[in-house]
Amino acid sequence: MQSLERAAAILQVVAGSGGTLGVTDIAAAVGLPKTTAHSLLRTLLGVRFVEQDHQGRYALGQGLLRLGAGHLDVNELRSRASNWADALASRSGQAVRLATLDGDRVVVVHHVFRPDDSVQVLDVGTVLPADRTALGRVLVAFAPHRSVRGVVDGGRAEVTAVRTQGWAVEDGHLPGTVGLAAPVRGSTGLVVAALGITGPPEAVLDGARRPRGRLVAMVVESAQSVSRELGWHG
Amino acid sequence: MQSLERAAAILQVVAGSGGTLGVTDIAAAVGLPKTTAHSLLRTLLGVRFVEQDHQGRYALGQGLLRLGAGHLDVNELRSRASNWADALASRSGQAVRLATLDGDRVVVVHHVFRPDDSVQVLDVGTVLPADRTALGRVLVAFAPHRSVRGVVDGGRAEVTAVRTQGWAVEDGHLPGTVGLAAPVRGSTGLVVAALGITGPPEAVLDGARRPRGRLVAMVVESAQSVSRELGWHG
DNA sequence: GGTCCCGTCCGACGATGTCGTACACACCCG
DNA sequence: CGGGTGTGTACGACATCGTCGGACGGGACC
Repeated sequence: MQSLERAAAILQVVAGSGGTLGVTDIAAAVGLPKTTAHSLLRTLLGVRFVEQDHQGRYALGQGLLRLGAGHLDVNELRSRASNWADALASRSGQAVRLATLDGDRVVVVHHVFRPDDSVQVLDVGTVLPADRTALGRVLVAFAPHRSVRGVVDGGRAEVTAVRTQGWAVEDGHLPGTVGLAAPVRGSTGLVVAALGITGPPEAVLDGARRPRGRLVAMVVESAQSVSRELGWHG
Repeated sequence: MQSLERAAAILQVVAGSGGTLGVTDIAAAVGLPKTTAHSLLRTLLGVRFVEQDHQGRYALGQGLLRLGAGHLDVNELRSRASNWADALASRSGQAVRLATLDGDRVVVVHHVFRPDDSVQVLDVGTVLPADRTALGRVLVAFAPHRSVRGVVDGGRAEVTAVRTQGWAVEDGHLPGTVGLAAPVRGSTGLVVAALGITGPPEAVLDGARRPRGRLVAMVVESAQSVSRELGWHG
């Protein structure tokens, strides 16, 4: 549809200007007659995708910016999580990762190395299997739409268990590694990330091969602290 | 304009869902026939204001979210351009660079060395003069607002020439080097980058000191291929 | 296998989007 | 102060494009 494509082009021009633009400049930029651009802008004004200053110049409108507001800025997430992630690494002695759900992919957005001299590789940007990592299990269990939950092999029972206990354990995604993760919530209470640790089984599990309660509490509390940084009141 | 208002309503519904929605649900929510909603969604998909999962359900797209974010993701740009840039370097035998406009600065974001044994220096991050490089001339000629175009010494005539012929030539910014560049367009048709080659005059120019048609075609076609990767239908 | 519901495609048709012309206004210059 | 220039906006003719019913393929369910 030509008019939608033209409107999108206009929005991109206005966004790219970083400030305000007049009708004449917008028309020139998108290659349209001034009156055509003005018609499009009038409707964009009506739906508040653009706003107009007192001189008649246009900028992006709150109606458009508000559409994207529900999509948390990953940099802000990392920024608010990093101190708690560092502290969790120190207290637990294990590597700490923060991951988000991108579509149905689990993506590491922050990684703090285990605080020792071992050789480690930075994981940021890595995509993790959703069903075999603690981070993935948390994100999928709390995902808002069922199509994502469907990818977990363990099915409904596991989702319920993770949601009920409020954390997930990872059983051997990498040989010699066990993981724990808990949900990080945004201001609305929706889960926007997962925070977790990974380490050798003898560090993370007790004699009965259950996760150490002390570590579970640390992970859950750290995730809740990050959540409070993001505006969650729970 | 009815179609823009309808599209805005659809975007508000999709944003409000916080996840994904099907065509039927979106149509019901905005009170339109399914096929009407689908037509609108197809165009919104084309300009990446929505994205579609493998089950055909729609969510807000990066194209919309990025409007608020204020910039094209340079890493995505490089990622999509790099294969074509490599191919262009191989075919043309010259160094290839990709640059974007950052305010009124022309910044190299990707560089493929000339495929020979000569010593070369990686240019990524380098700021180029807008008026004396082919990359700069392209970006400025297609810039959305005239304040950027004002920086070009050659003025209105040069801008018109570059826009008309669809590529620019560089005349001696560096001694012994000539460059060609063409615009790279995003999904809405706006120019988001420039792709170009540089090489010695005898390689780039013919006997009459005009750019070799073969190389111009290669550069223009490669830039168009990158544009199509970015969602441009031109 | 049958049913239901989904997303998508096709094409007829008329409603709406396109855009040239004109105007009011603001600013600048001699 | 008057003339020139360029802006944003309004109006309306017209043909292009947006609308949407019908149909279809595919997947899920019984």
